[in-house]
Amino acid sequence: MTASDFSPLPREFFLRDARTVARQLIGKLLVRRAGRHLLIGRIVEAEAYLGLRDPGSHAYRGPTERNRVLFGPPGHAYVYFIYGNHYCTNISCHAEGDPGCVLLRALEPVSGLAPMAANRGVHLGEPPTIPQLKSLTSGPGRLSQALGITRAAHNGCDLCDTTSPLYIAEDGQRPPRVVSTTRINVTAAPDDPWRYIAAGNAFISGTKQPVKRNHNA
DNA sequence: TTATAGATTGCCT
DNA sequence: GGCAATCTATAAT
Repeated sequence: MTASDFSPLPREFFLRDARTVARQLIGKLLVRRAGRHLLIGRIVEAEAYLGLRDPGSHAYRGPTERNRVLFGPPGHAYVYFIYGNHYCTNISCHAEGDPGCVLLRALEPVSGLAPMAANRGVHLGEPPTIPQLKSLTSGPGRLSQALGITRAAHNGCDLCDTTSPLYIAEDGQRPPRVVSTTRINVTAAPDDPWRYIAAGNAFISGTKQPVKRNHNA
């Protein structure tokens, strides 16, 4: 598999309501070009943040130095540092000036497993076990580390540029059934069912607290 | 200027 | 299950 096997999704894909984008992203591929390595994961969990009308969004109180990418055009990476330890990877949605986004929360590893394991400091057996693979990319901080995504290198990165080191692509695979639940650890708006997961997928991030499922939202 | 909470994870008991 | 790590934003002094 090479970088030329995939091309980035067009900007119009991200120029929609963040909830629609989040749902449509389930089953798509997150592609990271890093030197001679090509790291690819299938998106199995994502959350939508609606910006100025969403108390759970970083953009709710208006633009800051941290969130300014969200106020720019769609299809750009918003990478932030959280809890003093981890990066989280988001994609800007909505038109310029309307700061919606989608947080990528879990991937199913597809390609480049060895460099992902090296980035995570994880030892993979031969063959790797499911728990080992899950520890690579199941969780927003983990997937960002596995793919080598940092704020310094990737915040503001245009995911629709054909030369981008980071982009979203699709292969021929049929999209999975998608289920929605409430978002994880979003205490400011705990009831909005804007977390989307591939039903039954083994790589969904662990949830300590019970979440409210909502198949209709 | 100082305090506290946060879109998390890993290690401890 | 508890909690430390320790950057960023915002609320409280």
